[in-house]
Amino acid sequence: MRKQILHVDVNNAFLSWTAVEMLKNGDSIDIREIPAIIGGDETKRSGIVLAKSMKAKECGVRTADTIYQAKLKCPGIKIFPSNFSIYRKYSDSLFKLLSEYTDKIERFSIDECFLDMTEYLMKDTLVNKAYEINRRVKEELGFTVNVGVAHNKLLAKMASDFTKPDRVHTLFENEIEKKMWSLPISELFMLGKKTVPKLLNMQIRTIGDLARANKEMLHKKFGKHGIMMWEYANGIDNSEVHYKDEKPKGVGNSITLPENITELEKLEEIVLALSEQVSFRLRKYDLLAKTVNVQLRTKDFEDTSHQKKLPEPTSSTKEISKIAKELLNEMFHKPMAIRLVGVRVDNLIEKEDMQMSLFENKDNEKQEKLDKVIDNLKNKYGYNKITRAGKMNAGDYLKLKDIKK
DNA sequence: TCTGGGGTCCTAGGACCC
DNA sequence: TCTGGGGTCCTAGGACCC
Repeated sequence: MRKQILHVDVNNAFLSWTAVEMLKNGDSIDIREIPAIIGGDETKRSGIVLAKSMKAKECGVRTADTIYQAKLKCPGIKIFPSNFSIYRKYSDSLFKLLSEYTDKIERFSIDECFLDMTEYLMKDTLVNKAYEINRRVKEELGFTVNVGVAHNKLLAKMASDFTKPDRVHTLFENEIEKKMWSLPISELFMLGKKTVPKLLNMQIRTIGDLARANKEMLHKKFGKHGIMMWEYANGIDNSEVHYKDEKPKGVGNSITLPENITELEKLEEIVLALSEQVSFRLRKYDLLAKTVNVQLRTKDFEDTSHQKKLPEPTSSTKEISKIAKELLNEMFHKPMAIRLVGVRVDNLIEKEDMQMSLFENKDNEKQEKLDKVIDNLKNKYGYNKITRAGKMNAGDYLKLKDIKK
């Protein structure tokens, strides 16, 4: 049976949500109506545009521009800081509304959902449902969405990306040629800034050119990615809407430092603080990690990473920070000037699957109890209020950051 | 003037084993 | 003494997404 898929995409999500929140708090200006952006903090060297209003877009401001560029393009532009707890709140409210339509709903990102409506249409049509969702979100939640209507996820996502804001678009098989093939290849999902120039070199300029290109040739040149881009260009996508609550495959935190750091001792403290954050999040999911990874970015934007497989899966702060510190020592050498430090864990498994062997070791049991006590305090009094001795300095770097915990 | 943070997936090469 | 493939695991790095 043919799938009935909707893709719901919030228009200028971070900016719209900030606008709604400001209006709710009695602010008289709707920042969606003026040149405005949501941006990072230049003084913390994270000054890029995360979201923009239509008026800012008209000035040529693009997502991921530096704040400096945005100001040049649009003098007098208003800049507002990001606030992920607000975004989470509005994202949840959207998800709740959409859940009235189907259980088969996938949260693709903080501002995008896929809905599999195949078994939930009864007498109504998919397009009618799309318009209803579009209207209800606007009326009940105060922000606008684009809704893409199609028979698979890829086409629904491409459709929701057509003209914005506040629109419903269909992209059925018989519309692919008319609506999608004339678009430049850069518009195709999963074609980014490295692949596009290569295709242009091959005289492949539009999605239609790509659809008509030789599949085997693309396979030889781009591997699996080549097959995928050919299928996408032809509107082929058999993937399912992943509606079950899935746990993450990796957990990581990273930070761009307020200034470059050249001393190993300072980096060690930051790695420790990041390890603590990562393992805290890992334990919240009841997962254990088999791999620890440390990433460094130099002042010249050169990235390196080292990783290490653990003898036993763990979520212990002590274990993870120990390995992370070793990895840092492996990678760091003078005279490096470090701009960004990251710690992440991968190859995650369910804690309950390991319960037995975990408790054969008394030391593990002791560590787990200690972590639990600290986690409970952090949950009760706030993450930053509780610090382990010896990493107060590193904590200062992280404390101010509005990052996911 | 600079250039975020959190993810997923893929590839290539080396080590090691049969 | 020199020569194979195939398979698996691990690591570093890259591409892409929002």
